Amino acid sequence: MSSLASIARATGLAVTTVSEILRNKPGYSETTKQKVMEAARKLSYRPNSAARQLRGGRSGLMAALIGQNNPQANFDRLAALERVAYSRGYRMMIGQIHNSDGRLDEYLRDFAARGVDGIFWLHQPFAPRGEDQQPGVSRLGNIVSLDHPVASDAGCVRIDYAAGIEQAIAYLARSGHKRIGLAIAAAGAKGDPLQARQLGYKRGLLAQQIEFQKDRIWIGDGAETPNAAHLQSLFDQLVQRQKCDAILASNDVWAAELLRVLRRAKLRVPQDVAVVGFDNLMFAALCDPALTTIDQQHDAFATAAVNLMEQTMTGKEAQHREVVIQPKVVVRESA
Amino acid sequence: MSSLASIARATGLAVTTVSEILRNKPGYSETTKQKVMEAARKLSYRPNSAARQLRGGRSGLMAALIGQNNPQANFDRLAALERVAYSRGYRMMIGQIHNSDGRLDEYLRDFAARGVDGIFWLHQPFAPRGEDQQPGVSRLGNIVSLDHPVASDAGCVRIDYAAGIEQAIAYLARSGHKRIGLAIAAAGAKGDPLQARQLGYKRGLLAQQIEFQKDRIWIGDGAETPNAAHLQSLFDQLVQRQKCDAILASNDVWAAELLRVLRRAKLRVPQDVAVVGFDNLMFAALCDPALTTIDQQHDAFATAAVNLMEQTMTGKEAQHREVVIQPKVVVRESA
DNA sequence: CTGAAAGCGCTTACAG
DNA sequence: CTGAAAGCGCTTACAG
Repeated sequence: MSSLASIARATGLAVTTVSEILRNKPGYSETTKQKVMEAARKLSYRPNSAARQLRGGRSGLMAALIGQNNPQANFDRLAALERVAYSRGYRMMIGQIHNSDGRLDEYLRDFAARGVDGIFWLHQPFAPRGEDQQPGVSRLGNIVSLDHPVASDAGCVRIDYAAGIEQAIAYLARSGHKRIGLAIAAAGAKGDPLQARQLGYKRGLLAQQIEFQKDRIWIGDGAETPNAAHLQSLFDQLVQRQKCDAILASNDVWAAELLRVLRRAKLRVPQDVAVVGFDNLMFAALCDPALTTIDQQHDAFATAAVNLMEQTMTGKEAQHREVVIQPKVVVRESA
Repeated sequence: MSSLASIARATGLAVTTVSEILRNKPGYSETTKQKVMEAARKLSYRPNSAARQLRGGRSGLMAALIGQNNPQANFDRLAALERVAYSRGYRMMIGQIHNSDGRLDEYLRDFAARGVDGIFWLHQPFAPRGEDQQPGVSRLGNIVSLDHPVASDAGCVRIDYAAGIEQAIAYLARSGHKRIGLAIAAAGAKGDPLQARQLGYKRGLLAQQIEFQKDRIWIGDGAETPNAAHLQSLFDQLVQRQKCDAILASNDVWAAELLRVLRRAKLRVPQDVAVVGFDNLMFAALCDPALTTIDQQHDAFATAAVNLMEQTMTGKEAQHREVVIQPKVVVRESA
């Protein structure tokens, strides 16, 4: 790898001159510029990012911290984020949370030591409760997080899960469904995606003037993926007893499992029971019937997150530190 | 962030002493060690990786270059790789190939400038044809690639796709299938995964003493994902005309689509036609019937790849620069 | 056992 | 317009 010094040597100029010309600092003669550019190309010069970092500059590296739950959706989001970050000149490091949350701190310090310019905190299960409980977080650099602000001065992009459910209910009501059920993997903690589902469910029914019935919400025991017992219980409650004609599932995985159960029970989807998923994973289109689901709009998320990160990095006004993304119903065959 | 100097100041020792103790160099008194360790902890010291890199040491950063095709399988593989790399103390950067192959070089140079210790080249569609056609590749650091060696001195982990198909045919034959079809998205270039499928198909039939019939291979036009016309053509050829009682699909996505087609045709799976996928993506278990498929063994791949990388980095004997991974049939309901 | 010093490649005052 | 020099934080001979 060539260095500034090698270009200086080749051109007979000083290192300073070369450095400033390569960073487009004005005030140099065309001839000098030409010479430098030429030499840089010939030596296929690339600034050494370690040296730049050491000097105190930007590394151009960002890190994304993702959880283990729902890996598919996480990676879809990560892919979108990387795409946008790349287009803005950043590279992305991955941090998968491998086991306990104890390593979160480990990750953050590691990222900091590596001089990343910013951290995208996409680890949902962990819901920081403000700076006090998260000592050091705000000191660990520029953070943009998903759903929950990590610190008061950190950016945050929220997905409006509730709005997604409301939209889906509006859609179901339009096609004549009145007995709409909700099935979620867990009750969810305050402000988390699963609780937002319930909120959206209530709001959605209200907006459609459908009476809310508590028993039309089935709540799992927290298992991320349903087993036979979960599915049986869900089916008994929502289909057998409540006679639901439509069910909003926790996510696409639950929805796909539900499709299987309904088929075994000789019920037609969507004629007897309509099913709506969440996440719009790749396989939603491959289900039979193809899954109608709620798309999280990862691209919009990614763009907002990177914008927010750049604002944070340049220390812009801390006014628009929160952006809300609206999910969108994707209609296929199951509802 | 604290530095060696700050620890030296705090303990009254020299920077050298602190540096060497923290890297476990022997020959220091217990008391001195204690003091240094204590101070390091108190100041929550982390070596600055930019400085280390600049000095010429390892960065502890690796990069993975992945393609755009079959993103699901790519990310599954990436996740496994990151897991293993993390457990060995490395962090992973992502490089998604965003559009043209023209950027490959760009990526490699960028990685090199960032001082990554190694590059995992997982971009399948690009099949390097030796060092001549890939000028500079071997000079760009330690590379371990998937399926195709990138340079003569670079490590390579091959997935034995053919063996996977052979295994599946053996399994199908055991359950009485004789009219086995193969459906692939494209003919494939020399040595690529799709050509390997055909090779494995022929070998598998031979091993089971089933006569090879050319018309039982359906070959698509290269489209990664099937559309209605592809599926119709596939169905006509393999099911209608050839009366296949089992079909090996290009991958799980094709298999899932095929399940839909078969159901519409009122054919039972696996009784009338058995279906075998490839990749064992997460949704394979969610298909109805659940997909029997061929698992690529990402964990074994990841372990082998990281081992190879470490060998390459330490310049060990260039003898075992190639490792072959055997895929494995995962039996569910569709076959 | 311990310490002073060079140098990795850059950027940025500062002096000419 | 151009150049000599300091310093980011580390590791590694080298001298004591």
